[in-house]
Amino acid sequence: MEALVEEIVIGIQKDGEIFDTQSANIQNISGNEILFDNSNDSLEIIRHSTAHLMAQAIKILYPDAKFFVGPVIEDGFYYDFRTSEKISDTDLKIIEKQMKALIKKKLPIEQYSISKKDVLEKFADDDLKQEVLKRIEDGNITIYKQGDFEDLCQGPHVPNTKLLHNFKLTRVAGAYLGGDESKEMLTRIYGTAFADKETLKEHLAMIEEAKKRDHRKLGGELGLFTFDDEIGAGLPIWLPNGARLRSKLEALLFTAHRKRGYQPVRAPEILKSEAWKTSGHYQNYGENMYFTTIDDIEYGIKPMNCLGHIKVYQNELRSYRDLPLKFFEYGVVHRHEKSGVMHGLFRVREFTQDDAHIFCTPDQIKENVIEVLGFVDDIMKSFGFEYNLEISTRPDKAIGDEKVWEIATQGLKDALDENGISYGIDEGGGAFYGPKIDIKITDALKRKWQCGTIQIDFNLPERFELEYTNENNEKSQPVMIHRAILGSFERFIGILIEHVGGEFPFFIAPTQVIVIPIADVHLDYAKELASELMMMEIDCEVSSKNESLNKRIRLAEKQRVPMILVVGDEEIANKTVALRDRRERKQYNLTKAEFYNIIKEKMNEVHF
RNA sequence: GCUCAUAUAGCUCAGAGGUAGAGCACUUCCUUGGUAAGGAAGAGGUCGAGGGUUCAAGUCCCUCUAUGAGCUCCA
Repeated sequence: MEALVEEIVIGIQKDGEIFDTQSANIQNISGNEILFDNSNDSLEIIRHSTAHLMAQAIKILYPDAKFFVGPVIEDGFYYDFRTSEKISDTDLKIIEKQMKALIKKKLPIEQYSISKKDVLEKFADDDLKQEVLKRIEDGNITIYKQGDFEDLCQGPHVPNTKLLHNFKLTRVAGAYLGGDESKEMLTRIYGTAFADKETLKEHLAMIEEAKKRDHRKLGGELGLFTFDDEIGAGLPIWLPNGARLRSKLEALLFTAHRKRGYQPVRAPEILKSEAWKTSGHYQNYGENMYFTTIDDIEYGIKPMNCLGHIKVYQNELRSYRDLPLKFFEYGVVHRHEKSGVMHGLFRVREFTQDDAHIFCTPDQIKENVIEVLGFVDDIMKSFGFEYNLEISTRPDKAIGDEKVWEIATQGLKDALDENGISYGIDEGGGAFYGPKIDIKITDALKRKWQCGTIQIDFNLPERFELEYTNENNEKSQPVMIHRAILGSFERFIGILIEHVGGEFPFFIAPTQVIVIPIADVHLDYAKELASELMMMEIDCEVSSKNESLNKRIRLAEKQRVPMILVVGDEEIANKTVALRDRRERKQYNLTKAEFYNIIKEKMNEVHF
């Protein structure tokens, strides 16, 4: 990073804690200096101060504004507040202008502390401050003051508003007080700030890049999928290009499962409600399920695939020699998500899971979890995804014995620990029937998405009284491992679209090759190439529209077809192709045989 | 589910109470081109749905549906 004009100390770092210069001076703290730059510690201070600066500006523009909290978040900050006036996106510019004016005033940011009792009195007429104070322990409370503006705050802050030039208010939204759905909704303004203009610009450019890659936009442009008001929210319609892409993924994954000893199975979409009562879904997940009643019998449309696979297990008497049994299905599930949460393919009401259930003995859990993690790794590598793992423990709304939960959770941790795999922990984030390992993908823009999941379940085997005969000819209860690797085709493909910006790798691109004959007389040769490619199971199109050559190349490029073949007199005479490789941004003249070899190699590169 | 916003041609968007518009896409014709937009003509809309205000509503009001930004919740 470019050196900043001058080195300014804005804080002290001691024992992992950040103190601003105000606190450090008062409390006489010494430690590592935090310089005014784009380090995490420094940005924490800058952003926190920018949030306060925004509050100060809001207070000037909207004198009745009352403020709740204004924390620093991953890539910026926000402040929650209440005013009688409605604030819209266009008002952000006005607030920014006011902030700039305050920066010009070069206001010192000062700190003092008073007792909680005094603060309660000081802000007696401010109900939001009272809410904040409820959440703060007794004792002395610090107040920061800049100009006429005062806010109770732990800090840290920069010493002067003049340091806060490089910020941007990004959006205005609503947020519940304290994140509690039952409480009032406050106005929230998000913004971001950096130490210098260039880094701010880069950050804003990245947001723009993310918008360009938005899978909802690309999904339309590339003819992958659509939604329709008349069909319903959260119910994706796969268009030909999207369906081709998806079917390739399904085919590759099918083989990958077979190689690993999984058996394909298939069970109904609707199951009697009695079955969901046995499983506990009716009681615990019913609010998210769709139901239908026919001939006085209520059926539940499946939100998960477990029950079908349990019935497959129960179809025969099982021996310990059979275990582990692995059943998999591309299971279509329906979940009634709340109306406000649908988001392109990332969050839908009907989706297909690459779901499998492994039935095994308790002491086979570890090896099977490890094997699934290997499967995950193979797939993620093939698509160039980085990912990390997170263990989710028992939630409040859980069924089953607490001790059993403990054993299962420990089993997951052991599997990871013994193989030296690092992971995070999400306390209370488990499914209602068992703890899980979530697989979170990091995409090209460093965003994280939850996809695959591995869940241990002692509960359903108990409820359905599953059994196998052990080596002593006694009945034992198997364990179920629920697992999905992509999670759902919908979400995974949505993420893949954004990860590659619509430029799918050759092996999965909906249209892999497009042949462009220069003139009508070259059409037969183009068709001959296309049919040969189709025989090789390559999705191929001939661009025979009555448009100029340039136009047809442009269209193929815009559709992000990986390989464009231009053929004319020369190619016909020599039995060659002129290949324009969009992924490598290069052009080649190749014989047909050479080209087909390249294609075969590319297809052979993929294996998971 | 909640808050705010949005909904006009297949797509992207103009149209601030008085006869529905543009570009791209589509159809037809001309053009037969060597690596990112050749030319001309044509067709296409109960202005998301329903109700209300008004002499008159795409435009103002209400309800619903869908979408977007968030909150809360999840693959």
